[in-house]
Amino acid sequence: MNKDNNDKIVTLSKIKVACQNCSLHQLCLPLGLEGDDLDRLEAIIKRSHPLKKNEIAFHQGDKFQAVYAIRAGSIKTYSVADDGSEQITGFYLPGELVGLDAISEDSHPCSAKALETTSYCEIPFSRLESLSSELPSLQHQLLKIMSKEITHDANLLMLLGKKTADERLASLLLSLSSRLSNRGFSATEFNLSMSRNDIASYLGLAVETVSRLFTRFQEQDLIKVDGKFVQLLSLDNIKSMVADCSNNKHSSNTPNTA
Amino acid sequence: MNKDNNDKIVTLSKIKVACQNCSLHQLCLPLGLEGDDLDRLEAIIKRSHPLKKNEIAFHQGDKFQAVYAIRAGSIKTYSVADDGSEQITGFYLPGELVGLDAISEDSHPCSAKALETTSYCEIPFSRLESLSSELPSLQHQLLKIMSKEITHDANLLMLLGKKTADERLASLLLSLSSRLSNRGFSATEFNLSMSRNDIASYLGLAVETVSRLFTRFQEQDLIKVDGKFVQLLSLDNIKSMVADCSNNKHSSNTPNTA
DNA sequence: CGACTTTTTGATCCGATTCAATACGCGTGG
DNA sequence: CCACGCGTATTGAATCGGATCAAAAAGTCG
Repeated sequence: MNKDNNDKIVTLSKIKVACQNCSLHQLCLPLGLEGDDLDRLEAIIKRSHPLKKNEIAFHQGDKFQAVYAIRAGSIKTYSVADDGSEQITGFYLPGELVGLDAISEDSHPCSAKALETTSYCEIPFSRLESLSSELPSLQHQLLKIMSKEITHDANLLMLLGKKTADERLASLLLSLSSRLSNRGFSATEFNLSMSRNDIASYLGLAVETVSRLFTRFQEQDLIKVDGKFVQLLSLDNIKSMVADCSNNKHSSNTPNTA
Repeated sequence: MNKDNNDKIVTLSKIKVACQNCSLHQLCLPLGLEGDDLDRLEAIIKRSHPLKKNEIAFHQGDKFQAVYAIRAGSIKTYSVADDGSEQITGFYLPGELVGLDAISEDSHPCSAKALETTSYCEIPFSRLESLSSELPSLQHQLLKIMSKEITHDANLLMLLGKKTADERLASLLLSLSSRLSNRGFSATEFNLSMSRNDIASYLGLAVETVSRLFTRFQEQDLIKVDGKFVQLLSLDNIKSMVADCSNNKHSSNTPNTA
């Protein structure tokens, strides 16, 4: 377990400083781990070559081997229907973990493709799992990340279920903004690494609608767009669009709150 | 940790046979656990009084203490917006685990209310977590359940994002059908414990639309409805409604699959 | 039985899709 | 360097699905 994958795994001495020096180390898995524990986590991580744009990290249906922590760049996950159309299921940014949805079936329910040049850490799941048994804080962190993904999905559900096109795009922009700013990037200007088509698929809208929305948001001085580069001119106004969302479009349910 | 909650926990001798005799025991958490391990899991579980219809298991915002395994009945989870309207986030059936989304924030992001008389097991999370560290198969099972929830949400996302009203209702019916049949109930006829309003909220539709759909499905001989009781007359036809879903409404994305 | 809630049915309206066409961006090769 | 072609993005006009408004019908429960 040392010699046979020397070509893929960096040697231990090199690894030693990797996670600790990684700008993500407090955002990524190791949160709460220290010294020795961190070393042990690092020891199981493979650092592969960066993916170039449009390269695939894993395919839908692939056996589940590892989860992927993004260090730089971004990835989209999508599943392909019988007819060949892609349904985007998520965008993943630096510091985020891709592939956790594969645990239940032991195979990936979606494919993951790089939206730009993307470097990542590959974490063999079986080892992560056994290490988690030994390190309660790691186990907790893992459960927490998964739980967060559930919450995130639930929010998105709400979003797609009953929000207008405006609210959907606003939500996406805010989500990207807050996730990027958590990682130390600007909260108000960034590049959209995904295409309009990807955004449309993700938000459950037609491409034309997305395009019109960008235009209109700009007219309303909410944002400034130049191709893939966007600036959020008024975070507050954008937030208020989303906040006002659930305000009566769908009548209240069973108001008999016991 | 024995005396102080004697009132809530049944005594050990009574517990002893509970999970093992429970019809859910292979569907619920203990999957893969045996003998001694199962005893240890059972020992941490509280069996509370059944909830009556409209009673609450936990409120949105409550500190996260436990997850809830449904033994009989059903529960809906929902979050309430500022304006007081309920957004249904899920329906939970026997054998399913409610509350896992609370891990990340350490508080419940939604409330859980009984849709009918519902009995359940309350599993203190901190103990479940520490027990998981000791029992790798339990840890795996837990991760698996969470992963499944992520996958489920992702599917639903797809559903709400871009499916027609027909497809949404068909999906819900099929989901209920397969989940119920997994638990040994009929796959083709069952009672909807939730109101049309709940269904509408969950599916992101107006109540009127849901009502019309039931009517139309019946006209098309897909189902037979009598109030809350439904019979699925042709599972195949209903399935085909959903299968044909992604067939071109939204154009394919970035077809350059590297 | 009568008040109230839930469900159904009907008519109208609006947002988002669809269809269609044009403009932009970008890499390739002449 | 510019012309060409192809994918991506934008813009316009017409259509349609589902929401909304309104009201009747069917359950539910004290």
